[in-house]
Amino acid sequence: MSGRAGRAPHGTRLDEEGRSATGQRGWYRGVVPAMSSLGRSATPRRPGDGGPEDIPMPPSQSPSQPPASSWPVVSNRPSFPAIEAEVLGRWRDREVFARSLELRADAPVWTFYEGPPTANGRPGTHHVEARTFKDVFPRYQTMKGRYVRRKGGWDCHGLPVELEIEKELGLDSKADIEAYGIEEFNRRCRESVRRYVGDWSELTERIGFWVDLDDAYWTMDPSYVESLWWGLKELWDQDLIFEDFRVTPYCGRCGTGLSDAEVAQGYQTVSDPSVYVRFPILDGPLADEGAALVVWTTTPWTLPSNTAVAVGREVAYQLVRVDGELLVLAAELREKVLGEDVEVVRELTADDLLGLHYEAPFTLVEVDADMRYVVEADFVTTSDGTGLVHLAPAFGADDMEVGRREGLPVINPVDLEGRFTTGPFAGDFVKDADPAIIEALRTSGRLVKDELYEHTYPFCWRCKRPLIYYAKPSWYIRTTARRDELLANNAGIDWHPDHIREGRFGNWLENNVDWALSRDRYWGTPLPFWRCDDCDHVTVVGSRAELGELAGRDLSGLDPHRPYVDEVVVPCPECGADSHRVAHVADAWFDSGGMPYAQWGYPHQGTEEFDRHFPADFICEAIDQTRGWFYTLLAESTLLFDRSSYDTVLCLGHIVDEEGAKMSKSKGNILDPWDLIDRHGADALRWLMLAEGNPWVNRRVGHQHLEDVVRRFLLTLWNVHAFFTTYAAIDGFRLDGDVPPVADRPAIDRWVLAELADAVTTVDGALGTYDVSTACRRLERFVDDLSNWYVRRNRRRFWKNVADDPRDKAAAYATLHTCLVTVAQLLAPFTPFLADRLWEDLVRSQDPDAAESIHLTDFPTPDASWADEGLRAAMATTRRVVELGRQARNESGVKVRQPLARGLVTVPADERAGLEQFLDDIADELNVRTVELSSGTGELVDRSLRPNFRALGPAFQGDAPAVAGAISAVDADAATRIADTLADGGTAELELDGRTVELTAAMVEVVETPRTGWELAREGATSFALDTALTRELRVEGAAREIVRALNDQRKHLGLELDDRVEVAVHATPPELDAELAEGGWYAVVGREVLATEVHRRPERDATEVDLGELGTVSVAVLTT
RNA sequence: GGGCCACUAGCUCAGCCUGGUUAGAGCGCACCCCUGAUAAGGGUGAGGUCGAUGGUUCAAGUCCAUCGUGGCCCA
Repeated sequence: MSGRAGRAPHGTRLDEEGRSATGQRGWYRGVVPAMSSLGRSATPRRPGDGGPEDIPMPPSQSPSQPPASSWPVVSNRPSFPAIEAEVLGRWRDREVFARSLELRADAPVWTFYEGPPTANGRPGTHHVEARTFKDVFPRYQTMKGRYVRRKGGWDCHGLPVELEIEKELGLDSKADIEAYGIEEFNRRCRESVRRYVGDWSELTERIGFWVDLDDAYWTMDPSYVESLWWGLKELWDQDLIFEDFRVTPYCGRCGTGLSDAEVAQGYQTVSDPSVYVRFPILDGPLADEGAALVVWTTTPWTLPSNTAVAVGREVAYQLVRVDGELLVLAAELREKVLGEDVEVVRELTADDLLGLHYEAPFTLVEVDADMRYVVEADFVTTSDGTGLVHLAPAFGADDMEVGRREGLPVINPVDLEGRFTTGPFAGDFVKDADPAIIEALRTSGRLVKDELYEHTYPFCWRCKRPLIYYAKPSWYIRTTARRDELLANNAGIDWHPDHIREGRFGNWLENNVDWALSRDRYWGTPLPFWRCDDCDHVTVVGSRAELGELAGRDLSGLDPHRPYVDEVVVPCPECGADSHRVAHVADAWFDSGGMPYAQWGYPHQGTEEFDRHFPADFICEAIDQTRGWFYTLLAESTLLFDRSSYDTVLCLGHIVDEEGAKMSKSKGNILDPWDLIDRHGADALRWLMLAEGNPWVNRRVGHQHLEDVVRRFLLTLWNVHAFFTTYAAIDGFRLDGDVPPVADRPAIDRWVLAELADAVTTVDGALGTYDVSTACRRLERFVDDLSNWYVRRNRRRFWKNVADDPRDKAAAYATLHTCLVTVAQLLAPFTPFLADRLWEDLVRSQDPDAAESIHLTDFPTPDASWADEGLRAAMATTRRVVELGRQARNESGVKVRQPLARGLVTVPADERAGLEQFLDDIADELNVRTVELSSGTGELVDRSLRPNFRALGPAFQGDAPAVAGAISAVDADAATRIADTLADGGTAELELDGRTVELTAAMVEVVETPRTGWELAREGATSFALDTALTRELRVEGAAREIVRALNDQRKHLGLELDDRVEVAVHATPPELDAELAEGGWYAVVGREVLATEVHRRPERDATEVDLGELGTVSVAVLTT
């Protein structure tokens, strides 16, 4: 006896008194309702002869059952967070993750790379998004039989870490840091990285992201740093590293460059001087005419450093005369700059100007190089200025880029404090020198005009002083030298979404610039470049061992960070003088881009692991990584290994709040992932991330969305599970019992298994191509089919008496069990907690030897013999007909409880055969005694024709609309004639404007419409006609149902247990009604339905009156004696 | 200023690659059913000029072009 089953044991175990042996309740067992209040029989069983006045009900008499099985109690009000906690406990106890790996130890490797999160703050909801997607595919591949090692990682270096420590220590500048001491500063950085790791680990576990954090790589580990050194040395040996100026936002007072994020904090709207300056032309005809370029700038202080003027290829220029003077500028800007009193001498193109030299506005610094001529640049526009752009490579990133391309010199008369070092302005902060410079231009006759210009300009967020863009020496990786390889390797990457390959990422690669590698900072991978104090020779070191060899001492225990590495001095191999390390550290992106090799310490160690796990089959991050990790991974592996380090990449969109707004602290709309998970569960959050919208489109997350997911999907599935488990426990269903083979099961069982097979195929295929949306939608549909059609249609099979048809009952249980278990397996990668709980309840409760977790099983494969497209189509038609039937019932206003006599169905001819087998289901579902299927030849239907454009278009081209019109217009007789002709396989002829056109069967759809005058609902060629005529007999049967319902209501109100036996009193008036109920045997039916030992046909005090309309009234009472 | 993405019912999203003539789902709303999955479940209905314009085509939500709005990335 099942001690665990909370629900009633099977009714067949009721004893003589109708009470179960355990004293548990289950009143509805043991009766097969001739007419359950829900189940409408297609061919109504006529109850036996009407009994005498009082009808004694025989006790149930069924054979006893085999011992109950151990199906667990399943609450129908589950707490998903609680279930997840319990599953997490099992995973821990049974070491499921580790065993899922062991299980596949010898299997083919499938590699996932974890893009290391910066553990520099608490994880947010968007991290749950990324980690969910990172989890789904490894779980899936593991179930598909691959070995998926999942090495975690932490990104440790970088400016954000430094800034946090600066804030903590109240440091304000690089000078402060150096005064504080790099050693202690870096020690604190190292410590801070570990500060949030606990939070991350906890959330990672809670959301079920299986990644090995114990085995994680840390980018600050010496072995990791050493690998990067190796990489840098490789690049150096390939001549891919060079030093050059780099223009960055710079604060002269603080003496430091600023990151983009810092710069973004400090923009202000200000009015700056804007000047238009003459640059007299020195070459060619324009020089002979004495023309000058008109050049515009809002930073007059950069004019002394001018080395070129840029023009735009697309811009139209003009030579104009103003007050007798010849000037050149963009046609579009002429009036804006010079006013209307201007004579246009002639049009010029960029080609007329390119290469022309001009006279510099200032010559503070003389350089012996070809410069100060006109060049082309694609950033020149005509939205401001003159279309002639002043270039000073020392003070602008664009300028520097053009300068590098043209081989222009860098003229920099400004020191690190932002002051002029030479000339009349020496000692002035450059911005403060603007007025003097403008005055000088005016004096020299170069100034065309000056004005104030309002724009946004960046200021230092610390000291509020204006930033300048400033060129400093910097180290670069010459990625442009390998641009073609980068593009070729990118072409081979499987991008999701696809457009990123050519679009955002491809364009970015096309415009590739050399990678600015170095940072003038402290907490990062020190560049392993030692420069000779005397001869400037650079020695690049690939490991600590190598460094030790050069330095002549054992450095194997050296912390390869600043300041320790800075202290190592090596002799210059060229001249023997001392070499010191350059002060820079590497861009932290170089760290993460190097993880494919550095995570193993390659090549100093871990070469085997590297070979085994390179490249990655799959990586996944948010879209903002295109120019971050996706790029650095590709760049490093292309340069070092000549191929991409990942084959497939999934780019995720961002997470936004319920209103679609970006989450930000200032808006106060940040959603704490813990809050979401604690309330709705991790599975719900995961499913929302995976199933809602496209992964790469911004997704909205909020409590409301999560509630929807739980109710619509998780709870629906859970209810089916609870339904199955409850009845399986009651019936003691055993998986190893006598179950008919699938082929012998009822059509509806074979239908749901055909749907299941299709779902397996679809989900498997979708996951194989990284398409979670399709997979999720298919699963949602299947769960809905299962719950709202299979279970709905088959409830009676589960609660009817086992003895009646044990094999049918076993078929139903086995079918539903298969569906639930398979769905659980399909869901395992998506909602790993719920899936495992289902496995525990449905499989392990029956078979203690089964796998200890669903995650240790193989992904389902569809049973080919289950596929049955015909059956699926037939059921689809059936359900469409049922919908029409409901529509007809709704419109007729006849309650579903009132049985009706007939319905008539028409469907397209090719759907008839399939539908036939389900006519009883339709009748039952709609509570109609018989449903007939029109044969297509009966007199009850009208025919008409509908054009099928798909076939008409190609055949008739331009005439197709006319032919279609003619087809629609044929009358019923002609339609019948044509339909018959086409049905015989021939072609039919149709008159059209005096011509005759030939129609094939594919061109027309024959539509039948019942000609009955019944309540009709139709959709396309499918229709359902409902005979709403009520006979006296039907009304009496309806009355019986009303009585049952009224009595059951009373049972419920009285708080009776489900298996309490009662006596009831029913008094129907007028007497004719009473007689008819008796003659029809309906009192016996009522008695069985409400589990009455006796039905007294007499009035009773406190009875409930039920109005039966024109039939009369009936009063009913439950007698609890 | 450039690149990319999105725009379909009141809201959230499918459908678009591969064009076919009443455009789907969930939520919400209205009405209703069920009361043996029950502090659940289910049905029916209303609701859409598919962002705008132009083009290609016998046929456009779907293909092409231009524009608009919003978002992301970059300047």
